[in-house]
Amino acid sequence: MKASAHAADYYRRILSEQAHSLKQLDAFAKIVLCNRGQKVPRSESSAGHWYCVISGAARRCALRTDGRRQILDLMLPRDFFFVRGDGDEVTIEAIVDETAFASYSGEGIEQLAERDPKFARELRDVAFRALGRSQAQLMIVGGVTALEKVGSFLLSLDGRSSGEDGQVVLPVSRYDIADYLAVSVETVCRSFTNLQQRGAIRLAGKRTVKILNRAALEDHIGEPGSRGLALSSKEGLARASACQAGPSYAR
Amino acid sequence: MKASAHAADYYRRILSEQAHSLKQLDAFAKIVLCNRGQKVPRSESSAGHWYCVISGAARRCALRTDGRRQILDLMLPRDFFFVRGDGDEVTIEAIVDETAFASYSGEGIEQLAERDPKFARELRDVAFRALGRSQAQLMIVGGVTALEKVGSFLLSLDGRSSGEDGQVVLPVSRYDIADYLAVSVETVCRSFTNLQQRGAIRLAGKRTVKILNRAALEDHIGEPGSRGLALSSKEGLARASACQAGPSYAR
DNA sequence: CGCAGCTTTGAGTTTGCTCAAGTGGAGTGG
DNA sequence: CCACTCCACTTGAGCAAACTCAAAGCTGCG
Repeated sequence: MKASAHAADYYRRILSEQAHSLKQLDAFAKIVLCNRGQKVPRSESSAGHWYCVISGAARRCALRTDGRRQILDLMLPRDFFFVRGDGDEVTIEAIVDETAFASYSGEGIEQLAERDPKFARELRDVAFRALGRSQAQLMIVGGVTALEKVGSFLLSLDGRSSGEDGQVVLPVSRYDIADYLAVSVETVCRSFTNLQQRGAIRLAGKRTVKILNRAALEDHIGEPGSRGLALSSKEGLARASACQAGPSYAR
Repeated sequence: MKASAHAADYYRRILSEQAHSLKQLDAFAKIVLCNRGQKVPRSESSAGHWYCVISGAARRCALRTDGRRQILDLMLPRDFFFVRGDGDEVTIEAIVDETAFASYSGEGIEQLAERDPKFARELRDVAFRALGRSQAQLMIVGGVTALEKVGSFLLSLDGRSSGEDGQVVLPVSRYDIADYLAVSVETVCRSFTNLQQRGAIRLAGKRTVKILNRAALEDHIGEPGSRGLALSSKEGLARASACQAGPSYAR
């Protein structure tokens, strides 16, 4: 699919109207369009490449030794991400058709950051936000039951997507959710069904979820008593409270 | 435990001899000592606080809604980490006695980054390294079997620790490993035992592991055929290869 | 229509979790 | 010095959850 100049202008205007982090880059942005499944090309230069999602969605994928795919990050509109130039084992792929990126060369970014400390600071913030996404995902993936993982995944999407609250439009397939949460597709399906049966969500179409009962999603899901407190956390809390004295400062 | 000026000087010298990322900060470093389980105090200022581990080890902990603990990051000597000032739901705790940190105020860091673009760049690199740690952990936690998780955890520790290759000294308890990998303690234990029986590792003392067979740890662990390729990955690969055309550039 | 991909459901097996008990070492106090 | 305690670690038994394999809807498109 060719990106017409018309489409480029269209997405450039959307970009300029978005309140993203690095507004002063808008003028330097190259618009890149990708269809579903297309890889965003890896940067040729060692300085890497920066992107901002304008519309659509993208995933950062890694391949495990056993052939399984792990989705390391899910990028939604206004999210920035960085692609290293050197051999990185990951690929970036568009998730939906006509996903639009704003693309910035690593060199350009570096030069601007060199000259403009304020911009450098914002760039740092962008990196922190990526770190925040990653640690949030770690919390989700670390969930005990699949119900818990899917539930918190939905909540995180609800928080990130710009649409109205409680109405989540999934930009991703069940397979993507499975590889994001590190569970099997069937388990994802069953979790959706189960959550609907419990009245926590309502599936309005395969890719649209209405959140009916937030508490049912965030609380330790399942009957009370099913899979109670783990020994590790009990121990962890005990250890933590056993050492209440603060650290010692020196000098 | 009080940090004597003597101890502070001792760790300050170690810091100055370490080839960490932000050498020019050494002069501004405050030395903080923590014993096992002690929390590193959260920053009072909104600019947050930066730390570098000089010796020992530390963990970034979050508490789940169900009371379970998730370790979001494991910081070893020469690792930098950032603690936000505003209400962050996480705590930083020392893992071993007499863990020494170099501490830098967020304001100081920001000011230096403002004046010195080269430093700002290194600071950015530090943030990227933290992001890399987080995504590496995501790969480990996303592993299918517990054997796989423990195996890749050991390999990652081996790669990060400065000691001789193949000889990993665990700075953490089994409980910490459990909460890092999001599995139960018992499972961690059984995995160690199992790996030893397979000849992949040798336990020389409870906290020292000799890696005997690297391939057995990194390959999809278990008998061939046990838990084969997941449908999701097969599909993922099919989808990926089905869209080989590159993205379209515009303008 | 019929294919292809995504989604859902079912059946059987395996893993990992929970509960429970027991080992071993370090530190304490008699 | 030894008994005792505490804590980290280990092992066993039973069960529930998730995985694999299999098959059947559903949807959109050529």
